[in-house]
Amino acid sequence: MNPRSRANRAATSGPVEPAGKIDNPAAMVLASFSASAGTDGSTTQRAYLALRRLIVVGEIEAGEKLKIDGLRERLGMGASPIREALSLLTSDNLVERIDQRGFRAAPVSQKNFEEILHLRCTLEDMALRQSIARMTEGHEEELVLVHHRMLRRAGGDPEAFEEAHKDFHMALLASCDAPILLKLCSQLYDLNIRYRYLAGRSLNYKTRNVADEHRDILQATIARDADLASARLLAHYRQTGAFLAGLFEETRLSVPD
Amino acid sequence: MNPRSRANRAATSGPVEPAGKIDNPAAMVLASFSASAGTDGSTTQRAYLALRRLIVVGEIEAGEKLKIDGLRERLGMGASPIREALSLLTSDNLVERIDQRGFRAAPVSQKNFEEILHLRCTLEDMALRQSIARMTEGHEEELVLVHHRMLRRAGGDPEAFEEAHKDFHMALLASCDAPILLKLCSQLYDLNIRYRYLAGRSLNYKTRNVADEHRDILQATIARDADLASARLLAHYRQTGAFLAGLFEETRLSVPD
DNA sequence: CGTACGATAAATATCGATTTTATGTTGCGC
DNA sequence: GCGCAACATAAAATCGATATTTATCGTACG
Repeated sequence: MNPRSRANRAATSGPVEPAGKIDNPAAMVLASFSASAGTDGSTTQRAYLALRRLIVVGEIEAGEKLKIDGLRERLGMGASPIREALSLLTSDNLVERIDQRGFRAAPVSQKNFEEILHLRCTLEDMALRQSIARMTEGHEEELVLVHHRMLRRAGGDPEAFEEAHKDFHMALLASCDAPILLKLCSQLYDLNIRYRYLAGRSLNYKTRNVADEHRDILQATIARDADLASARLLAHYRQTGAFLAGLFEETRLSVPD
Repeated sequence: MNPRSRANRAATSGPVEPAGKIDNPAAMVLASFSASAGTDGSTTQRAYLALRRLIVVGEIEAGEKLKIDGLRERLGMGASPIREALSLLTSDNLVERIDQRGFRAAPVSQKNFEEILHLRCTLEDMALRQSIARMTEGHEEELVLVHHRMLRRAGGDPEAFEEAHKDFHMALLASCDAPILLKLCSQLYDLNIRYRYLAGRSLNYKTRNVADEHRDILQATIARDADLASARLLAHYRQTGAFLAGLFEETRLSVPD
């Protein structure tokens, strides 16, 4: 038998459950980030998750050339799964394919960051309102749970916290019955968090009262106050956005596009 | 030397030009559909375009299992390019990957259709407004040109018309300086057009005065009247949407999701 | 001395074969 | 007669190797 039996779960753009098994697309998206560096799943999936992490966290720099042979050695697998993972990441806008010259990590720029922020505000506003409108008691309880987990991990391992942080934000949207929208939000979240890692977690944005903001968003959502919740959520994003935008001015993180 | 020298162009989610060569992301997206069944480009790109066409047009049915060996024979190439093309299409939401059981064409449903329509209205509204705000004389001329080409192809080969139709709608948005947004609009367009093919071009939706609607949208856009142009564009989509939604009721096109 | 051409070297893209995984069937036990 | 388990078949996932392409370096020519 196989040690990595059938504990596989779906990823953002990666493998998807067979039809009918999962009727709750939110669970699909939520599971994506949580299963970060697991040893389970197909080789392609491991490559996908590992590479995504490397790029999002910044261990692979923006614009860096992604040599297949190098990655083959680094991840200990054949070339095929890596090629496939890179294809997947291409569609997540984390990797660019250059016609017959391989792949490279997507470049970063202030313009790119601002587009992501803008799209995120628009789409998450839509998703949050739909989510609140359809929120069941079960989803509400799940949301509280995920929020609590995030609190517990504050101050601990930054990567574990970021994972919980994403879970929280996706859980806010999870009740909306719109798989494509959720997937887009998930992708945009990853694109955004990449910039936060880029700015350095050292400048821990917890100096601001982010925890309070999260609490307030959660409260408004549970109260089913869509206008208030959305306003708070967008303010939350835009504040972090303005903070990061300021860093661009100083440190010239920009890479030629 | 090589017969297919360097005439390659970028596709929606496919290969992308080397850095610096193209600073106009709109051209990138526009070129995507036009180079439909070309013989140029890498094998992977040909597989991507060919498969996308087969699914969008409906020659491959919704929910149909996509056996790699079968496609290998049908397209006359190895398994690797096909796998990679399927991965790309997965992220376009045209193909689903089933954990360790291969791929299948994405299922269709009324819910799915409505989500696409809703997302399209939101995103194209945003894109059109940005596009009008930034529209240059060059873009305006290109837009008129593309519109004219579409008119010429009305009544001719349906596929050629649909290609020109997409070019027109993308040209409306092309001036907005937002690559990710454009890419999303392009993808959603493909998802939508698939439903139109599904409903059958026979029920030619030209019984309605679609040509007039296009003319009016074009006119408002050139007049830089964003509110009017957007209102007309969305009405255009929603009318077609309502028309297709009606068909769902009758013909039960739905496939279990 | 600068530029353009050509040869060499590296890396990618593709193919064919092997291994692993799922599925349908048949036989055995209850 | 029904349910469960082992087997056979088929498909997909992965690997290793080959061929094509691109980039780099050196050289010769203007």
